[in-house]
Amino acid sequence: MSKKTTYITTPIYYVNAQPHLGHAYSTVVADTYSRFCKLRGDDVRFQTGTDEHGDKIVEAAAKEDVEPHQYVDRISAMFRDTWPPLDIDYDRFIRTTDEDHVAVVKHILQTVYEGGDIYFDEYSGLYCTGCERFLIERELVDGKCPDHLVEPKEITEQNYFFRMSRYQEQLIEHIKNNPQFVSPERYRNEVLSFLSDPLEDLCISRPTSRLNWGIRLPFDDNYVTYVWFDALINYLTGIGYPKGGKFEHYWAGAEHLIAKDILKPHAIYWPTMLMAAGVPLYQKLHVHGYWNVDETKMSKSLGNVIRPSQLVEDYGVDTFRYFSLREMSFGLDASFNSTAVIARNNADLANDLGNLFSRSVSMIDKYCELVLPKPDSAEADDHLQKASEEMISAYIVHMGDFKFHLGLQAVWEFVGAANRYIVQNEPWSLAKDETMKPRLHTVLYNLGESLRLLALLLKPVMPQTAEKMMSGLGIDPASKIMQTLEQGGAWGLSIPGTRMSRVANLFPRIDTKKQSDDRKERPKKAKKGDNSAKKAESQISFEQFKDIDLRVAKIISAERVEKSNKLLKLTVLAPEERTIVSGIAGSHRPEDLVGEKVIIVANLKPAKLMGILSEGMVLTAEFKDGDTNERLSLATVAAAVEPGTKIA
RNA sequence: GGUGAUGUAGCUCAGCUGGUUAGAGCGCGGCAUUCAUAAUGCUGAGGUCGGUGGUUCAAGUCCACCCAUCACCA
Repeated sequence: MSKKTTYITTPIYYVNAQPHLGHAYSTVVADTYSRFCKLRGDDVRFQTGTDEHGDKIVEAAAKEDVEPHQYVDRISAMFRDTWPPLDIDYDRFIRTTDEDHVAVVKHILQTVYEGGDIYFDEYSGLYCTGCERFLIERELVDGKCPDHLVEPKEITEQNYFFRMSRYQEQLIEHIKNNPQFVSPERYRNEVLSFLSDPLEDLCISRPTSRLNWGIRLPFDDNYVTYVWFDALINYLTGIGYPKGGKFEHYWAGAEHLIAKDILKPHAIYWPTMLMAAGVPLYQKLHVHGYWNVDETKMSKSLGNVIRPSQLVEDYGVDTFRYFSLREMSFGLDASFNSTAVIARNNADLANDLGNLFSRSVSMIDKYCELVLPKPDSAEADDHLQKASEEMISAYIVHMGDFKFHLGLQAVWEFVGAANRYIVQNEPWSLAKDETMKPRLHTVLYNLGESLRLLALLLKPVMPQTAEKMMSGLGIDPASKIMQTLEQGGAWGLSIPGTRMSRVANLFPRIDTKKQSDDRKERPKKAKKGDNSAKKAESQISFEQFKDIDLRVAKIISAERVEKSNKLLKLTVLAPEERTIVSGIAGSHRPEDLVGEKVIIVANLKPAKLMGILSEGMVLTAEFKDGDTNERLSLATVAAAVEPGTKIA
């Protein structure tokens, strides 16, 4: 009964943007780890959710002309709906607007306040009334706010501060004594290097006069708590802090997973908060890198946002999950593009694994009427069994260490061994010789057993594929040998005589035509005289067309760009908010544009025009007005069409 | 501007505390094979390890400077 507990969390995602690849990656990793831990026999709890307070939310809601609570309900639901198609099996989806969370935040604030680690202080800074926030010196352009072009006012504000500095030494000690506390190591070093400078105290409140959308401080009704102090506590709320039997049980095995952009809050604010609140620190913080999409960084404000639903549609869940875990060395950045996904799908999944499965089942069908044969006990094939054992031990170490790419590499080494085993033994030759039957049966049994072990180990990574494999092997997914590594992770547990069945190919190959098209598209270092690429220019393939993300965008504000007589700065919803600079000032007055629904190219590489970052382009048609005046007509759509609708 | 990281085969990357002919996967060429999703197996070609200078009997691996990219901080 002394099961190890594991409590794995994703960050709670801020609802000022829709779910994208980065969110999907974090969540898939956490889900895989959670399933892996179950396979390992742990008592696991897995939590994800949404972060819903703060001024950015108020702004976003105002732009859509809805109340903050309506806005967060909508976006939070989008996140919740994103996970089932990705086979994310969480135990709780927490929202910072949940009642129990609000209560826990207040409880912690009160505790820390009473402990003397929250103090009231005033500070002054440069405040821009337009932005409704303090600006830092370096944000100013010619002493003015770049957005509102006014000089910010020096004002004094009073706020509550968390005495983070008090715990600095204690935290440094902890990190030094617990090498696993932050990993991979590069991030641990980054934290330590940050801690080598004195920590400043953390401002944790906002006056309600400035921000009302938040949790009231229990000891001062004129303030709400701000950002991190609210958000981080979700990890406690979700398992029943402060009372409830589950809290201590799961908290003892707490591991957080984050992307590198929120390292500081999780590695510094959060542990010091826990110290101040008298709660033991979490066990581990796992930090991952970014996906670069087509050479640019994933960013919610840029046009290259990839929707998780699109990924499932394009490649299938399991291919996406496998790719995410296999392609990225955990902790480092990696590139995401369709060529790479397709390559992984075709090489690793279709050719290696899918084909191994297909050819093995097919031979058992052909030579043994689809019944798993009994191996000849005199025939041992040590090396295949040994390879499986090596796979399992490497898998356990690496998966447990968040080195998923290495774990999967170990699995595929075994897939290769099994494919080699077939070639070496040539079951089709054995089948021709009646005296070789025992040998044939041994070989086929060993293949069946190899596939069973593969299904077991792939359950955390590709749940659906594992199910399909079990179904083909005739194994009940609920059977003991498929639940944990302890029960099923040994060679020889498949039962001879098991009736198998033919199932569809695990992974159809994805047509590689697109890959070759891509190559033609970028003849980067094409030699002179090589004009093969030119010929294709006049026509484009459907795939090329598909790469262009055309969408409906609603213009919510428009203004002239200073010192330019052609450019307008547009703010549009598509459906996320973005800025587009467009050369239509000659034909359109800004005030006429607000409310218009236009067509934009949403995945155009962002470019700076007159110092403004333009994230897309508005489509227009050119025509002549009278004799010579060139005019532009906007490509618009019917008013009923929702912003963000794709055009194809 | 400061700090740190990265720069290795066409592509994506391994190479720990310096030590024989620098590795893997994909892609590409050749051969074998037919059980299989034209899949698999074997095999081959491809690298002055960002540049320059230095330490050393010996450097992709250490040091200095430079270039490029990136991250964090100001």
